[in-house]
Amino acid sequence: MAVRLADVAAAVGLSGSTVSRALSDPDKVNPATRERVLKIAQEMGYVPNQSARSLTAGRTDLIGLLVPDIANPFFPPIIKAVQARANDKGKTILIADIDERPGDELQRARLMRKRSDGLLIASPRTPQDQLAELVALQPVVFINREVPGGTSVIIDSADGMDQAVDHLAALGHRSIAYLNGPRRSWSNTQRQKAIKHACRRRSITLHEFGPFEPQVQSGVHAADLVHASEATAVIAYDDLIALGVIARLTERGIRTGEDVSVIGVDDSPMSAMAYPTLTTVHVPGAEAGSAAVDALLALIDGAEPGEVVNLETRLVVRSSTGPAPS
Amino acid sequence: MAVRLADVAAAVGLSGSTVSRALSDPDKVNPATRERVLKIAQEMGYVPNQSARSLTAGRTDLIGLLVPDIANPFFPPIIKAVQARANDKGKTILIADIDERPGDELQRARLMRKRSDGLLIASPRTPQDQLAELVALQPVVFINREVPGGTSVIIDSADGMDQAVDHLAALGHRSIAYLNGPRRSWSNTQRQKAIKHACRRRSITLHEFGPFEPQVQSGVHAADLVHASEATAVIAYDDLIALGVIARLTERGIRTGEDVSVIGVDDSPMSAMAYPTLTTVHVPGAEAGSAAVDALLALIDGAEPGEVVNLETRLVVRSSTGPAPS
DNA sequence: CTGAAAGCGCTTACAG
DNA sequence: CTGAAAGCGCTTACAG
Repeated sequence: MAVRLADVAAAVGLSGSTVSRALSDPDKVNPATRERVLKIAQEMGYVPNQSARSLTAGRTDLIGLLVPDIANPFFPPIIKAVQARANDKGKTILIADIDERPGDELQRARLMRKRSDGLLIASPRTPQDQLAELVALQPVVFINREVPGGTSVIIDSADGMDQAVDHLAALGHRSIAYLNGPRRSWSNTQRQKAIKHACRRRSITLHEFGPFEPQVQSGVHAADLVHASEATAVIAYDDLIALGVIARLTERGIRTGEDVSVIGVDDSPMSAMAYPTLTTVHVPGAEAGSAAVDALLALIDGAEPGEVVNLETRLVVRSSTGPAPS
Repeated sequence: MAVRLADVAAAVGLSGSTVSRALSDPDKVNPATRERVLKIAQEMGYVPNQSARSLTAGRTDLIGLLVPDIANPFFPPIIKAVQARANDKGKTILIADIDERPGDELQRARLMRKRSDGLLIASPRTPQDQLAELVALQPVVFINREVPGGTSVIIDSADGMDQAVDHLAALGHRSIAYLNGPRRSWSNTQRQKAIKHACRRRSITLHEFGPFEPQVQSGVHAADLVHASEATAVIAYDDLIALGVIARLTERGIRTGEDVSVIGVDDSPMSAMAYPTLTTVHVPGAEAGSAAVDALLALIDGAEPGEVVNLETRLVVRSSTGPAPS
């Protein structure tokens, strides 16, 4: 097999204890000794066995990350940021894709938990009544959902939604539509509430449609409903739905940004490359990912669960919104 | 701490050996005994310590996956498929994002290798002269690049490119442009070669532009170059570049699919939601991911390195291509 | 600063 | 079919 600690010890003519210390706790060893050990270990191509190290140290330096669907463009930026932050901290990421099957989430979380020092669960889909079992898998940090008793990094839609309504109001829109996301989505509840509030405050008429699945196809469907209503602007649950709306309007010869204004949520890469480019609420997925890693490491180090990190959203204005038609 | 094997053994009144066997090698134990052990282990909430198991078993049941950039839409389908396949086989995925820094790839690969039973490296960016060091990290499977001496799952662009040129030829195009991807990209070399060959065979004039980075912005730039040439159709290195071309053409009032035909490569989700929808060469990323996991498991089980799995591509015709303008 | 020894929690020949 | 014992490769009090 590979070179072991004992092989290095024999080669240097020291005990395993000293070699171990030279490698993992350099301050406890004579500098000269340390140099020799390091040099020879290097020459021999010594690589510590992680399983043995984990067994004695009681930790794996592994972090589990669960996401509902890697292919959903909302998640890659989160995954990427989590990975980067964890790497900086000397941790490695285990990844699990739930493939949008809420029933699998808890079981996959249990499996991941026993291989890692803690869990990051992005947009958990587990129903309310089983949430406690997820929280019990401490240390755990939830991303994009506030979970009772659990540590969460959430993204506050209120600000962004408020800005979106404000933007439309300034453009003269008096009647707008909101396309709801999935019924059980925590984010949708937040967004719906914020938008209702914002419209009421400005005496804007709000028409609601949905629930819709977060897919382009849903937007294609929704576009016709919206166009049949009196709304001159539409805010969609997410960019995918918004892009579907635009595609369908364009197909029907209705000009987005002139005849109808459209706003999405997520600021996913596609929103900048659509035609016309999509006005959307920027959701800081990457920041959420980094913050979640930090919160998890704090938990692993003994912090009390329950902290809620709240990130803000903001409107990014592009070409899909314009003055209300007169 | 948690319940250990010894605790379960004490509770059942059996030796640790028997409990161990009942759990991991049920056939070697009396059925009745097995039942008792399983029942009690379950009741006590016993979960085997993976580090200890790995240390004795000599394997981690972990597979490392390296990707150049999780946020690049080409990779999520691969990651998703790898994860799904690995999960089916009882393996868990460690993920690393190289963030498009070729120089980091080898080092990250080494780190991942010592935590896992084997490596999957998607679209390796490591330069030719260091490739051997990557191959030395056996068991390793490369996805989307053929590496001397290594096991690879590659995607053969030739077929798809041939179909693309065929499609354009049938539409009456006699002069087409190819937008090259990054200079050192293995895929680009393959695609360029295939397209040259296909054009020569049909006596079609080929204009080459680039190299370009695989980004929308590159396409925006390229669009003007193409339009200034005599080409009536353009094949881009990937969908991102193709989408940039379309966006710019639309902006300039040039109708895609009528004045100019555009073809991408990847068949990424965006290609179906662009306007007009993008004709593109479907690249079977998910199939590649599954095949790579299978190849890696075979290597881990002792197969000889060097196998090359070749997957085919095919053209998906949408609305961005049409008859050549007369 | 260094070494001998025990221990982390499992698995696996080897006996019986 | 079951048990005692050794061992996987490290780390860490405990002595010196």
